Amino acid sequence: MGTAQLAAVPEPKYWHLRTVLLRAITSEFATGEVIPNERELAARFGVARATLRQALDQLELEGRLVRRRGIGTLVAAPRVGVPVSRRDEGWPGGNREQVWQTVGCTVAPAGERLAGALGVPAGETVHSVRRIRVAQGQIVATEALHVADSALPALPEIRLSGAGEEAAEGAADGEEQGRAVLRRLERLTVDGESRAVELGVAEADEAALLQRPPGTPVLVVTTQYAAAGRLAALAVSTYRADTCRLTFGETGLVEVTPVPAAVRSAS
Amino acid sequence: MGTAQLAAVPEPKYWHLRTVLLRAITSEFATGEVIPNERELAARFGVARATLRQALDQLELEGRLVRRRGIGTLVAAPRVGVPVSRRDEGWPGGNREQVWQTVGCTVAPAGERLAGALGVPAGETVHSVRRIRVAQGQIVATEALHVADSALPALPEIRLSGAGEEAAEGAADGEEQGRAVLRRLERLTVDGESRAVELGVAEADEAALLQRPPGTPVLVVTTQYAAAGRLAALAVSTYRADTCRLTFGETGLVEVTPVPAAVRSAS
DNA sequence: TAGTGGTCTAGACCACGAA
DNA sequence: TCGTGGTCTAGACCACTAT
Repeated sequence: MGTAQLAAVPEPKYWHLRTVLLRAITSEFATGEVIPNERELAARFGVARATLRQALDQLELEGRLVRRRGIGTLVAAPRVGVPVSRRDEGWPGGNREQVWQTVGCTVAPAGERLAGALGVPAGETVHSVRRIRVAQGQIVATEALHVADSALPALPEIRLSGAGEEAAEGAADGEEQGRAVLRRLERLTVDGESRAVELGVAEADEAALLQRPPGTPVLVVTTQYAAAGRLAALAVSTYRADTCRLTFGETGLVEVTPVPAAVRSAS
Repeated sequence: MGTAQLAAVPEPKYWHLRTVLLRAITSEFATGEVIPNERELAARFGVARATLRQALDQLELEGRLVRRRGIGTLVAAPRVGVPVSRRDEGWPGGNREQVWQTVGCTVAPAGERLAGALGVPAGETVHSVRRIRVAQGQIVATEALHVADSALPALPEIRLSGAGEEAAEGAADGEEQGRAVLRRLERLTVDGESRAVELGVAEADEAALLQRPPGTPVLVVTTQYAAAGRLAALAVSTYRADTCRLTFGETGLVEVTPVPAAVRSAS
């Protein structure tokens, strides 16, 4: 019925919008700049706000936009390159620099899945150290490092479980406990590590640590550390997918420029 | 006005729905099974269809559900572990097994970004080999492998650019051309490789190769191959984020069970 | 208080796949 | 032809931030 459009548009509106907006924000806006609000953009393009938001959702997933409630929508900074490897992560060998900060530790009998993953019988005591990773002033990742108690070497002299005499400082109890686990862990020589990366979403607790709403897309890095011929520890790290670009350093590679992350569209 | 609810619900409806649905599909449905359609689920939970869809969107992003237009929504199979490394990928050293299949090749002067990433002056001739990766009968990734012509060693005797005498077979021309580039590439000894992983979305062409709609979330793996003291090649691989779990094999690690991918929630 | 993004609604029509 | 998910609309109200 009338309104003969320019042939068929095989492309959904929101996808076309995304392309137009992407071109606009890369050419006409600077990093950190606020783009027009959703209601105005929707009106300007003659679409419903929901459709406009669908386009913005895509760009946010791609890490090109950041939306802040009460503030507006900003052009995102390029993703931060985050080194992921034993050497860079800082275990073992000590938390070189301050890449990982221990924020807590729980000790509990292993559930079935966790026990299976650690290669210990279900119910065995497992230490779970909570850490956060800071890069360029931002929290970019949170991690749960699981170690079976039986895999943990004892410390030479110091008391292992001195239940707070000096807790008057107000320091979170789990923190020191976590650091103690890490100190014991450092006495192991790591034979190798195996790693996996996949896409996930942040649950409530992780989301809170990452200062993001629940459902935020994250890159889940699962690392298995082997020592003394057995699996010594299992680390599950969740990196903010919007701001992080995980880099894996390797064998003596002549120094190469980090890829600008935009080469994809340069076929 | 009336309808005094049970205190405040700090959680959005769609997020609560996601949790409920996740529990339901993991306990009451088998892999590949079709769950009730969106209109019925929305009615059952007393929400608008858009809200219900928001919950399904989350679960699809997590790889727990697969939606097929005209069919329904299915419970997804666990993610496939896909080895990502020089040894497993099959270059160099020959396309071991059939992990990567060459589907095309273009030769063109490098754009600015691509030239910069390859470390050659803009405008230099660059070969871009298109490949797809198949795992368990499914296309899981597509790749563009860029090599500067100047970095490519010549083959010993065979003609380099024989323009089709036997093209009568109907084979796509770019295919053989791509394989030729790979053969030449194999003559290089790789000194090292550097890798990065980040989240992206599939553009139109990639989406088509992956048999998915545009905007599909993908894991973008950027690999720099160094040979003879310089950057030899740049590979940009995009893996389906919904079905793939990238694994990085490493130094002689005692065989460990692959982590069941559900340990995250087992704190 | 005003303005922003976040959530939610109730409907409509379309594109695709199967029968 | 019918049922499915995919897209889109026009509106409403809420939560948060700045002033």
